[in-house]
Amino acid sequence: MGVKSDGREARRRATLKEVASELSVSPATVSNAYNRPDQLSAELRERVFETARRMGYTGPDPAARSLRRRRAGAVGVLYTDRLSYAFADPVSVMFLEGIATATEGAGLGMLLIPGGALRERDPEAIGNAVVDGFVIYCMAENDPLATAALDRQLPTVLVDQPEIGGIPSVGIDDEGAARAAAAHLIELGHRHLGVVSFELALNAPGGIADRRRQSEATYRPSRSRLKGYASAVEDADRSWDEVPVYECTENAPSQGRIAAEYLLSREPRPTALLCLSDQLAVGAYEAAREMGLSVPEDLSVVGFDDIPAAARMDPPLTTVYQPHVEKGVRAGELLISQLRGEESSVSELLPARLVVRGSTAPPSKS
Amino acid sequence: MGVKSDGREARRRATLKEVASELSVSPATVSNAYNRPDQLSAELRERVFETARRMGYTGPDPAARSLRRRRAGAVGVLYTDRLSYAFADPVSVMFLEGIATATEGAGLGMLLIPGGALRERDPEAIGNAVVDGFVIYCMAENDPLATAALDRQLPTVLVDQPEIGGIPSVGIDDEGAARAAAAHLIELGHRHLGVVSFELALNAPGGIADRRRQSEATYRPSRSRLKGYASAVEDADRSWDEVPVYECTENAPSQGRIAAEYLLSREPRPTALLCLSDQLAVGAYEAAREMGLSVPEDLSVVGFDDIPAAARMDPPLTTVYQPHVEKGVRAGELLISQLRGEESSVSELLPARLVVRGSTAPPSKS
DNA sequence: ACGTTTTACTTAATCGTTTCAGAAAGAGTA
DNA sequence: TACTCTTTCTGAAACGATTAAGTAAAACGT
Repeated sequence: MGVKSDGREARRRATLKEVASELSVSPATVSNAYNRPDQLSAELRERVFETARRMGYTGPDPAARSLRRRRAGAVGVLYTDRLSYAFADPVSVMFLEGIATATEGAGLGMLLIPGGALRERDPEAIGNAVVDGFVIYCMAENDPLATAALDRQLPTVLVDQPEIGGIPSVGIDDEGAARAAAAHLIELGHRHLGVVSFELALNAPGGIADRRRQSEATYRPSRSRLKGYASAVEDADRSWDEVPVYECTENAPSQGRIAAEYLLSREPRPTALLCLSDQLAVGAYEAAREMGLSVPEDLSVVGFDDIPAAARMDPPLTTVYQPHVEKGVRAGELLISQLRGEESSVSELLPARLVVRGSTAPPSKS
Repeated sequence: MGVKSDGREARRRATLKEVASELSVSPATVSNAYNRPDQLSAELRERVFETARRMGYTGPDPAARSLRRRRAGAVGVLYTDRLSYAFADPVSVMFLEGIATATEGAGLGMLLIPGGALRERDPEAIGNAVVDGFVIYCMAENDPLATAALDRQLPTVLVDQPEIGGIPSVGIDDEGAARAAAAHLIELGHRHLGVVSFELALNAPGGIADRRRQSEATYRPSRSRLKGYASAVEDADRSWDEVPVYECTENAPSQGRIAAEYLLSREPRPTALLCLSDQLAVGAYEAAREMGLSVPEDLSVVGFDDIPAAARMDPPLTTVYQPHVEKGVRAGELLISQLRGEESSVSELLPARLVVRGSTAPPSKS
């Protein structure tokens, strides 16, 4: 209360050593005042703090401390897209929430590392990150950022990615879940399907993705989900090649709408749309409404993710549930247990399941 | 491609100096290989990298680098609640999105610092944060975390808080906006209002908050909004003391519902509810439905924040718009300009305005 | 052939802590 | 008194880099 100096001095911040010499004690003692109160008398400790305050010493420098202690007290989180997109997508927000829950419990900070945009300087950002480990969330396998993080050789957890060299990972059975979704439509009697996909690889061109592009997809969830759809179709003795897959440039309702508009204006018109995310399904609803088609009478729509909004859509969206928050929690826990030196289980598959709601029905006989 | 060693060696990571001596060059040269390619021959640089790879050197240690360079390449973000809550609330997510946009553009990481839960160890987390500055988001003024951050004396930006000692801040005119909201209801003819408030101070007890507690509120937005409501009421020559203010323990729909149920079962029953956030308004809708009251015929509801979901509610929610994302962007920009050494403008008020939608109407004559 | 730039490195001084292994002095014990 | 503990503090070596200033040799211009 009532700081005397006006702070205008702008002189270099005092250091621990200076505080020590001001008090004519050893630096070790000052350090102990902050880190091990039991190592010095309460009286001296108080004097240390007071002198520190007077000299404008704000406590041990975190960088120096991290260097010396060899730990950072934070984990790095890598996200495919630009960070700002991550917050716009409910799915990644829930995932981050999960990580936060875990790291918070361990007193660790979460360092979100800028992705996307300027591909150039990115690896540098990774190299500069003062962290004890990484969570890599849904990066394309060959993403330079992911590579840079892996190169740091820190404890790491992969999410929604195939294991790489024994690095623990968490994910869901995308393929199985997608198969269930497609099988559900086929069972209802749909013969003309369409797929609204998000990016299959970096810099998606947008538009119909042929089989080759599908199998070359670098994003594992995309690839697996398409594979799941395909196998359900083929299990029903139908050809996957007849099912158009539209690749959006971005995972957002606006893109889903464009995709759906395109697919619905093809002949034969699909009676059902499989969307790789609920965000895209929202766009599909919009397109349907725009074209005067009603869901589910004229068009069935299936999403993926089961974001909270899905159940509140009109009609409620049939989709694939997956535990996003839990996924983050597990990723965090796996990383933390590695930090503790426990070599942990290598791979974890969380449950996912089809949730049938009001957006799917048998096709009308027209 | 084809790493030979199986990584099991677990021997101490090589250092820059070791790489240097392996190559019989000076450490400076190895450092330059990473930081200033133009300072050595391309050929030697290549050899440095190759040797580094062979020796398992993964590049300059970020902590050491931060220490020497005296910058961290990241900004710290402090949030009132537990981090995991931040992600559950659309308002803070949008705000974080804004910060991300700004920091990302500057190539800075965002370090989210664990708040809430274990009040004990928190200040330590702050002291350990390797960051160049802080954004303090809506902390109570006396929050120990905020204090700890301020104590670091780094460039800082305050959000939704009154300025403290010339520290730049960004916010909105909460009081004015709240006044407009209340005035709107009064103009419509409502005479019995109720207020659903979120926490006024740390560890909210829940329940009716008397005038004293209202004015002692440590969260500035809460205090200002209540003040705004009060002044509109008093401008209409009515007594603010007659308006019950229910303080929720948490800013979540479930709590808003409890509050609204309580308020609506009092006599005289309020014909309109002023909610300090849209999240709480969602709860108010639920309570109304539960009690067989329809909005806006039997009950008018006004929110605060204008989250995207507000416009999609049924009926669409009358609320106060404020630019959450923009707020984050400006906070980020203000911080970044401080980091650049530009002593920036001291305080910034972003626009907010009442958005009248379908949830407000004149009271029925009953 | 001589002075000047350039290129390619090196030297050595930090950056600000933490922590291990004592040491001096007082307290307790036999 | 001689001894072992405690308590309280000190010395000094890391931790792993960056960078300003300097040097020796090569390249250049005339």
